Amino acid sequence: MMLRDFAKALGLSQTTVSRGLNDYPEVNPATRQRIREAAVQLGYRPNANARRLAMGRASAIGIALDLNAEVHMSEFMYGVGKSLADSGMDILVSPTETALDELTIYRRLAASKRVDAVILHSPYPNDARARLLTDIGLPFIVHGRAETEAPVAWLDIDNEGAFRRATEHLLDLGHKRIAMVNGPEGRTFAEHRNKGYRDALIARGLRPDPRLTVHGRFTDEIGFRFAQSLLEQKAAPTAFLAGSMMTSLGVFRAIRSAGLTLGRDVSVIAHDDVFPFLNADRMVPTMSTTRSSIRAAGTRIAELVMQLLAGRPASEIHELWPVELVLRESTGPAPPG
Amino acid sequence: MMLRDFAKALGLSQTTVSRGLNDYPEVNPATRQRIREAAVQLGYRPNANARRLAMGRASAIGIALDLNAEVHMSEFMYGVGKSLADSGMDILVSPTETALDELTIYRRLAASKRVDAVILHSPYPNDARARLLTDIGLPFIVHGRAETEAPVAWLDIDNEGAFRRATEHLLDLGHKRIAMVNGPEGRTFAEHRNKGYRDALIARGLRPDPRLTVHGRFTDEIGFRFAQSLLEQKAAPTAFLAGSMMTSLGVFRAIRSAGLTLGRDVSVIAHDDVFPFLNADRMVPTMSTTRSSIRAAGTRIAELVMQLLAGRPASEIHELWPVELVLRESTGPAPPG
DNA sequence: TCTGGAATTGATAGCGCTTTCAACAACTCG
DNA sequence: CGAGTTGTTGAAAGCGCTATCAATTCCAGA
Repeated sequence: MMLRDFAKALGLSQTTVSRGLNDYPEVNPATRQRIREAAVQLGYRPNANARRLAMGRASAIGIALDLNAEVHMSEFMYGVGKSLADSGMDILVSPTETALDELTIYRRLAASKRVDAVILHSPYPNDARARLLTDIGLPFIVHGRAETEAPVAWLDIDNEGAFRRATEHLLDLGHKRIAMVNGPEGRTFAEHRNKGYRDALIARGLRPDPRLTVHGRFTDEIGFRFAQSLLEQKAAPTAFLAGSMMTSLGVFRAIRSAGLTLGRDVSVIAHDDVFPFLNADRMVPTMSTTRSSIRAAGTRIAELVMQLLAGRPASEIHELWPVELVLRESTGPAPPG
Repeated sequence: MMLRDFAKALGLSQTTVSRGLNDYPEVNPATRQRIREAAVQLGYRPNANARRLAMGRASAIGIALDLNAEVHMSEFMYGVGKSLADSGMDILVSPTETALDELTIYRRLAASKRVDAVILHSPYPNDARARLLTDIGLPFIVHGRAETEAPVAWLDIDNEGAFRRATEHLLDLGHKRIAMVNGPEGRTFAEHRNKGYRDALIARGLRPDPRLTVHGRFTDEIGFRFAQSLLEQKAAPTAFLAGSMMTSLGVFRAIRSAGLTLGRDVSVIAHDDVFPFLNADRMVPTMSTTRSSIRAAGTRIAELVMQLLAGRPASEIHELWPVELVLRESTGPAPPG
């Protein structure tokens, strides 16, 4: 069933039917009603590709699926999809391994007009991908923050504030040696977290010890190894900040396997992106976290993309989301001594 | 730059250029060469939507992103994408919460011709989605197995064999009470695992104890709670099978928090889909697993989809992958007593 | 009763490709 | 040397929509 048949069945011209389905104001309300109902009745849906060609729009947004951030990406995409579903926009996913890959992908997507916009993730402060997208004129929005010449649309969470507060809280509890399992080095969000952490220490007259910080991917393993190596030293840290729930699980294990008790001998605050499969609130002991739903971010970013495509200037699209500090059982006063 | 301009720049007709780029045999090799080079040079790429309309193909395959299996899906999609990237096929992702959602999504995708085929995940033995897809004639391939009237293309791993062997191995080690944290009830793969587990027990004259099995989503939490409740009982199990690495982490924690030692007091074998962020081989102690890369499955399924679309009958597309049993430190002889 | 304008609806020309069908040049063979 | 091939290229007709511009109907106002 295509437009021609459908229009014929209704005794109307293709033009009127098309207008009826696309909310053109000039069509008679009664006619529109009739068209709407018939479409449902007969199961007519316009051919998406014909539509895209005629309108010169791809009706799709692109997301690069980074191998290094998969867990986060699927939850994020879920959020994006939820808000895009009704607008007829599709989500097009391309896998990447390296940032270089990603440049090629964006070039391809742009040249063949497969997407109207893309969402850029885990940017670097000076991001080559952002520069490319600006150059080739493919609209995009950054999940995170990048500093570019041209104005860029972005949505980010307050990583710096979150880690500053988390650090301050641990300091308030009397902890002096606080370690941090940060994310991949160089990414803006990791740098922001670093800053929050360091600033909090310095504000209390403590000098950040580089040996207490490690950068890396968000894996269980990295948390375990780092925590284990620190805990067996003389001046072991009494508290840890973890960049993700995954790394916190590793820290968790290291604490246990050192015969220590989480929340008493050692405190941990992890950043929680709110994954359905890893619930900080239901762990034992429950985990203190800095919390911000990555899915909610996806949902909002999808809305912002639509605004961007509707003509809202990128320079106006900036959102910095506050991050909650949720205190649970994994944090407690520093042990005496 | 579009075909018209590009052809003009080359002094050729659009026809010849199109043929040159699409591997038509009748075009002169020298001409093709020239076209190819110029395309790279001038950065010409055909408009994907015009192409799709003209060819009557969507050049995309659809994947429903199930909220309940996100972690697995992203890794799987990565595999799919890797093998689809060169063929010009896109991956279109739609989020779903329920199987009902999914039916609506497939109807939409089919009616508006957005995808040429879809990949169906975690099927039930008698799957409504598979029936719908057959009815509306949208080609699909099942990741897992569904029993339908019409022949269906599928790729599955040998869940039954994997869990049978894992159970047998634990029995060989002297374990008598073996618990299992299975996946969501009703799904084919969970049933297959159940069968493998039960058959192995029965073959040794042991009666499966329903209290030693739990079904549920693959979360850390479910593993922890179930293992914890069992371990504090009198006749506690001395071994666990876990349906995923996520649940095994929970079991892991429960064992530790009960003051027991993994691999000595209690053995664990987990199913490992080979996630980059959770490496069985680098855990401490290292984890014995039934292993099968879900990413590799994605890559292969993408190839099979292409074959299906090329006309290979669905009835011929069946692949059952063996699953490795990898023994590491988390398994050991049953403790005496 | 006639007219100008508002309210609706249609006919048709693209959107940028692919693909038939036709055309032409270059050979082969009797 | 002419007819039949083979090899290579073009012209033009869609693909199924949207959007421009023209046509029609219906009324209010003169």
